[in-house]
Amino acid sequence: MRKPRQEMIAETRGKLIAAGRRAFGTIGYAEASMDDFTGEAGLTRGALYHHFGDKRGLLQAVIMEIDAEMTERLNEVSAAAPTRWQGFVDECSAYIEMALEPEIQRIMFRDGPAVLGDISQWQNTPGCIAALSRSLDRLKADGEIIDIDTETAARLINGASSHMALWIANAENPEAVSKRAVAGFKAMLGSLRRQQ
Amino acid sequence: MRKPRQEMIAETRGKLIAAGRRAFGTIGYAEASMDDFTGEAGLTRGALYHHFGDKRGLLQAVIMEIDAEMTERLNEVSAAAPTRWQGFVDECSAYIEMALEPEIQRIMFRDGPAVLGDISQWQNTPGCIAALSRSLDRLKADGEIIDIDTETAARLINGASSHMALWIANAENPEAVSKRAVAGFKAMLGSLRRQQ
DNA sequence: AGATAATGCATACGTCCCGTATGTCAACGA
DNA sequence: TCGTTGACATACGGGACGTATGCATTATCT
Repeated sequence: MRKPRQEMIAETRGKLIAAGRRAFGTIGYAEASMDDFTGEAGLTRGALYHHFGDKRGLLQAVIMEIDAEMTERLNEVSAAAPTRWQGFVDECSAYIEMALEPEIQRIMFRDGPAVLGDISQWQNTPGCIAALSRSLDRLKADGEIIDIDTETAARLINGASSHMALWIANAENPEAVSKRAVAGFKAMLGSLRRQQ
Repeated sequence: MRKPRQEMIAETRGKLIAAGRRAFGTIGYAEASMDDFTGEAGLTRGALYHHFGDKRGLLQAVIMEIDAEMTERLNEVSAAAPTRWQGFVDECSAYIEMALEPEIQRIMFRDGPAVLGDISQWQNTPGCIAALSRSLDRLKADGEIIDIDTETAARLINGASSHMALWIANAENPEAVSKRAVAGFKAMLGSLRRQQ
């Protein structure tokens, strides 16, 4: 064995986070038995308590991991767009689409807030809201959008899009509802743009 | 005793709903022990299981009661306003304010969706969204707002306002955040209005 | 009206799951 | 090499939920 200590520890942490993430994202936080998913990872609850304190601690770690991934994806989307405004719209669309993914929906928008409280307060601001905020800041500097508090706008968009996603995901006819939701959402975004 | 059966049964149901509502609204759904709050109501879990099937069934009943109250309050607010537009804005403000109440926030916006899934699908549409929808329909008929799908708009507003409320409620400085939130929210509402 | 069925609700029991306290073994420092 | 630290497992106790069962009162039937 070459790199013994730190590597093994990181591997254990990683296994626990991965196992918890899978369980929380599928059957949900409340239904996920710690004995079960730690066992599937070849470990026991002892390891979990050692590394994360308790079940909520693991959920928090899972959420931070997912939040980082979402932030990364949002940055890529906005960077790939030809204009800043287009990048912003794409970013918002991507946000809705991500909220449609069962794992993200369940962990980030349902169980997370229910167990840990308001997402916004976990860190000094979660990455995915900060990403929206930055995009808005740039647009504002460019004079492309109306004079509005960007963090507030980012949170409005965050709230609106996550609800749109929930609506779509639980609808009997997701296709049709998605059309309505995205159209309405884009209309709302358009209203942010300075009438030129 | 004059009215024995039905009345006693309704009383029992009412006691259970009231006790559950108090427990869920304060310590939260997960932390509320059925033995505890049924005991406080002078009953046992037996009564709860008989009337509501399980803990989730009681939560659903509690939510329906609160939803009905919220709908009633929203209708009163919009009816009291001098103009329809003003009534709509008032209604939205009232919605945010209600979302700031700890009981509503906890049960309707946190535990409810987490335990029962998307609120929107519980009934054919919850009353408080339907109320917003109706107001928007009237405004649209009056030509006061832009051409937008009213249910979508109602849900956008619902999502945005509940997130605003969460943000405010969990902020270090609720007063200051409230100012920013309400200002941004009204800007969003204003953008719905037809530029005349 | 008396017997029987049904219902509202309580009690008893088993099970699962979480948190803590304790134990053990490997790795690191001296 | 030996003591110590830390990573992780095991053992234990408590609490909460769901179900099965029991009882008493009310409704129903003849």
